Amino acid sequence: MEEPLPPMEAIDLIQQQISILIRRSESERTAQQDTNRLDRSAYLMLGFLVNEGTLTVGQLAEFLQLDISTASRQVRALEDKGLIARTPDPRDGRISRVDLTEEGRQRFLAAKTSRLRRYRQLLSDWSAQDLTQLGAYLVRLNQAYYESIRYSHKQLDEREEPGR
Amino acid sequence: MEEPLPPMEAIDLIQQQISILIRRSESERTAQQDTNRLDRSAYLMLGFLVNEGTLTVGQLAEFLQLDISTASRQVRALEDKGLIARTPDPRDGRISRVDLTEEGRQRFLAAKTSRLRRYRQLLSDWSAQDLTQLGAYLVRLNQAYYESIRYSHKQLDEREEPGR
DNA sequence: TATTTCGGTTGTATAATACATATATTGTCT
DNA sequence: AGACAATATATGTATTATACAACCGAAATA
Repeated sequence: MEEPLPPMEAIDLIQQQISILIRRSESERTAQQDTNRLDRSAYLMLGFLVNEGTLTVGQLAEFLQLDISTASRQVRALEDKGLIARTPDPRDGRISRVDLTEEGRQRFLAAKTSRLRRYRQLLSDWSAQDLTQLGAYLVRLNQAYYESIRYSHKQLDEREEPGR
Repeated sequence: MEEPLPPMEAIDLIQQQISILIRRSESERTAQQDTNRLDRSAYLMLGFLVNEGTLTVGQLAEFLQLDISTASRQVRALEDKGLIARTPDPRDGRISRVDLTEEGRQRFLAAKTSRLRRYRQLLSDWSAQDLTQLGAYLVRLNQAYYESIRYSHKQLDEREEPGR
């Protein structure tokens, strides 16, 4: 009852379609002339700041699954554009606290509006039911990815301190 | 009437989750030590050749939504690795016909098996029903993207020859 | 036959990324 | 307190994937 049909074909399809989805999204990256556009990492970074409030560079790297050096450069790029501001943590001089500027918040919202318009048009003939369901599936899928990554990190940590 | 419930939240969620999905997939690109691994474009390119048979460089570029120069370089890279072979078209000296080698076919299948294993583990607690449904949604989503791109190209063409 | 179009390649530039190393601050141990 | 280790971030360097522009040779067309 739990596997009425062998789901391997479905998994194959999912895997293939995700590859295609990702490939296409890369091709959109450069092709955009939308002035509101923010590249994906910038968009996600600002989005995390909108949702989470102040974060450190390291936390951003962790959320975005970026090397901290990459996160650091992105933070600086956004700072140069005036979208975020760094302030030193008063308690710990090593830490930079990263905040949105008002400009950053507005740019994020503008970009989000743009994206939503695009997606709304793209998905215009989907039923509300299907949209909700797809959203839920994607959340679940991302969650699964996230857990599998956490798990492998955990294993790594344990390996590094075996006699703990 | 066209929006019985406000699906904006669902669309927002979808858009956000796709961003996350894509970001994560990029972080996997470099992190892999899987020897069977093929980078995404190579994987898709070989996959198209498996499914479609012989293709030209231009067709590959079109399928992959790559600039033809990029496709050309990728073809050469795969040729250098012995995974594909180019033969000149006997009827039209400009065209290179791109084919899989036996080695290429096997590498593709190995990579596919690897991917499937990973996805099967990732999705192990999904019901067959959900897997099938997610696959269908992804196909539909990619199809929508594809059509919207075709549409915008068509408009562009019409703009270029206005008095047609 | 001269010109244009077409398929593909090569030159060049850019962006996003990771890894190794450096720097400065904080924590810890004797 | 002083020395050393750990931590948070930044910088140097290399790689990779990509696009655009310029080019080349073959084919189509005027």
